[in-house]
Amino acid sequence: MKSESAEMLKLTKNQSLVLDALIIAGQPSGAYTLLDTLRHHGFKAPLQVYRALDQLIDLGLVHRLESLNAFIACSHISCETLGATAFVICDKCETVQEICDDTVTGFLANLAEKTKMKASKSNIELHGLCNGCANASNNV
Amino acid sequence: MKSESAEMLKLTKNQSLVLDALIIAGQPSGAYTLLDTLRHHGFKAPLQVYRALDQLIDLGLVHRLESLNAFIACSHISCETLGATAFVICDKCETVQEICDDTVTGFLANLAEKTKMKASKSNIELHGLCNGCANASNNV
DNA sequence: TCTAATTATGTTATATTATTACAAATGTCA
DNA sequence: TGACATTTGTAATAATATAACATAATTAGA
Repeated sequence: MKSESAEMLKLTKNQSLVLDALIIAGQPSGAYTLLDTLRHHGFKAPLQVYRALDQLIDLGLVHRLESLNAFIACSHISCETLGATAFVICDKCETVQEICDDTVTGFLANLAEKTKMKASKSNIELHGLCNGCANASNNV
Repeated sequence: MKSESAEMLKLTKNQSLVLDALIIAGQPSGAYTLLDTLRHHGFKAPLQVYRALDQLIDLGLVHRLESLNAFIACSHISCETLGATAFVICDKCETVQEICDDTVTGFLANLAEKTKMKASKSNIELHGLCNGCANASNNV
């Protein structure tokens, strides 16, 4: 059976395995969780996961959520926008919304200009409760 | 009953030591770097640093830079703005600019509204080269 | 095709960052 | 004082990430 994610892209075997695992997870996953998930595919060492993740991140197919030490598959076809993405994370159900629009790029451009920075990478994360989880909490 | 106002704050010994070390460092410092710095004050275990940091962060006197696993003293008197702060980090000289203005709070408010989130915490970090370091690189 | 260079992978060990668990000391206030 | 909460000390360990080195697979060029 052919990997759905490696079909169009020249991903290596390990990269495809890691990306598929992340897509199936559908939520932020730690490197060691991925390692356990992939043990039955022959993965034995953290480096196999970390190397694949590094490459997938470079390709814009995976993002790292710094505040969670976790990784998530890009929800866009391929996020080539230089990391100008905002992640909105529900701390209860762990769903992540990936926002990548003009307000984000505009905000970052303004921030870079204001601070006279030549920006290379950004990391925007907003934590809280999503609509569903906030309502559920109110009903307790 | 203690007042929680910033002027009335009384830090414990370890909290003061960690905060002073961070202020003197003037740049992002890791927990274990702080531990080494404070060994001659009797610090022996990571927990002494982490506990003080947790409390200082709650008080808004210290911020955590997620993408660096490092900590920095708040550059404002006391940052009570619920963490609505953007950190602009030069990857060469390690200086950090701490931006905490209407564009940041507005952006986050807009992001929360757009994603129907009840926000609790944010983390904005922009990496790159500051003006000085970018110019220095050009002259090499 | 062959060979050299590059890239990807495997494996062990170790480094770095952070927390758990429990005990002792200190401060607060009736 | 005595009871209680807070702070601190300490050892052990968990969780995250990288270094160093070896081998296999792939690619590029003569």
